[in-house]
Amino acid sequence: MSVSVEDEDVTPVSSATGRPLTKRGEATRRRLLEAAETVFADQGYHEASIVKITERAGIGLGTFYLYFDSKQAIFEALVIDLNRRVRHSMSEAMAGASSRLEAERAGFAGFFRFTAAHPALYRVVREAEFVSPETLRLHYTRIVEGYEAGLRAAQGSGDVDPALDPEVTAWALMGMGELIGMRFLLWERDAEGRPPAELDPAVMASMSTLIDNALAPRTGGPTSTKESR
Amino acid sequence: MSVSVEDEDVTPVSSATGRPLTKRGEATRRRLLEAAETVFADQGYHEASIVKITERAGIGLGTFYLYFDSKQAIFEALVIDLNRRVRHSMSEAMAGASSRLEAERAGFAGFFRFTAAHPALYRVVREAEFVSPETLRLHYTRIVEGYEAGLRAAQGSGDVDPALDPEVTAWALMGMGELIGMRFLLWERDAEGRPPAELDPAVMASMSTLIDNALAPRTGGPTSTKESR
DNA sequence: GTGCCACCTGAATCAGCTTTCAGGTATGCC
DNA sequence: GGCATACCTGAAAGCTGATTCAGGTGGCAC
Repeated sequence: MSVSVEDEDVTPVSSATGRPLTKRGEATRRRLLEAAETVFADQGYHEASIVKITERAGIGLGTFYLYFDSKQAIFEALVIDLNRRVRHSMSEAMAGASSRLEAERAGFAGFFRFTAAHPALYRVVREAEFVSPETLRLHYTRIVEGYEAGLRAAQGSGDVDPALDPEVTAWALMGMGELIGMRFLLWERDAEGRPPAELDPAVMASMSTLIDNALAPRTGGPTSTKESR
Repeated sequence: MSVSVEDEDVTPVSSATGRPLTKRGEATRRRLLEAAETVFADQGYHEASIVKITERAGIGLGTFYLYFDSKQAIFEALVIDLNRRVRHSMSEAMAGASSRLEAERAGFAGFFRFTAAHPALYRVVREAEFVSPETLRLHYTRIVEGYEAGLRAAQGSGDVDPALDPEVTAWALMGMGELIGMRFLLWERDAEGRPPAELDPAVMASMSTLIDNALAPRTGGPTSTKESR
């Protein structure tokens, strides 16, 4: 698939002051981000506090402000990082697909794999809707762009119903993925509170059927562009 | 459709102390809930404050605690109220449908109508994921139950592909609705920041095609009764 | 008009937070 | 070893906001 991910955001790595960082500084910044990941995921944005983050990172409280302007700033940096990782997981999964439709399914699988592996992290992304709507928009938009391009190409090669609007379809598919992930991964904890490593095969199968149905051109009749209503 | 909504939650109306209320007390409680609706919708949970709510309600600060135990408690009461209203909007819209498939589409339309009419309110529901996960679960589960029952019935009458698992499908459909609503209603503001009164017909049409495709039994192949799960 | 009960009030308490700042400490080049 | 630079530190300032409480107030029954 044509969606590249790696070649952007080769983080210029600068501190809050805009100054570049030495090796030591870089490491500190990374430790802060990792700690923030855990703390935000576990406690949510408002329960999380700078103190908790710096404590977890094993770093002095004041140091935080050398790297990020505010709690909100580090949260946004985190969401952007997660976005890159989800898309990486998706495009990796799609790489081996032989047909467009199979790529669609594989993309979903990649998305679910990431959600299953980082259940709490996905919570962070969703919370962005309230903490930093702009960042959430960016997150969704970036994912949809990839989807949309894939769908358009698949329509070109006759694998996907040409009556579907690629943009609307992309958003619809992403919505399906989100709620299915929430219900059948995040809510489906075992006795120890661990979510399943991946989506129940039966659920995945039903999803595949649904997607196949939804996307495939209607084989029977004339490729009815004149949809009912 | 068989989904009743009105006959539950005939609010026992009790104050925080569990004592029933006189007419005056009842009115005060209602004013608090209405004020909370506006304030939570406009400012989000954490920006909202009890003072803002009571001020807007034109009521003394201390009075709040006669009716609700905490900020969280009134938030939850609000979500439950909104849930009833969404479902009402949906079941109302489905009432006139002649076929199962049309009912599905109508349900969506009802959902979108509610979201369009109360954009900010829907934000409250989504924020429940972080403020009161239990309540959000209740919200989603109640909606899905209705959907699921409808789908099952539609499968019985041959209107919906029997290969689809009704529960999975219901969640998938709800996810589609959520993200489409977010993208094409909540994000689509005009110059004054007002969202459109309803979904763009072209978007709605594409959604209908997608849903029709997804749900309708594949006319060509053998009606695979071999259910997974 | 008196008494009573349900209801109301907002200043004060208390807890927790982010952010600043004045002054350390490590690192490596000379 | 000396010194500059880059990085680190945590106590304390300053703010915000939920919740409590001691004491009103309104209105209905008699």
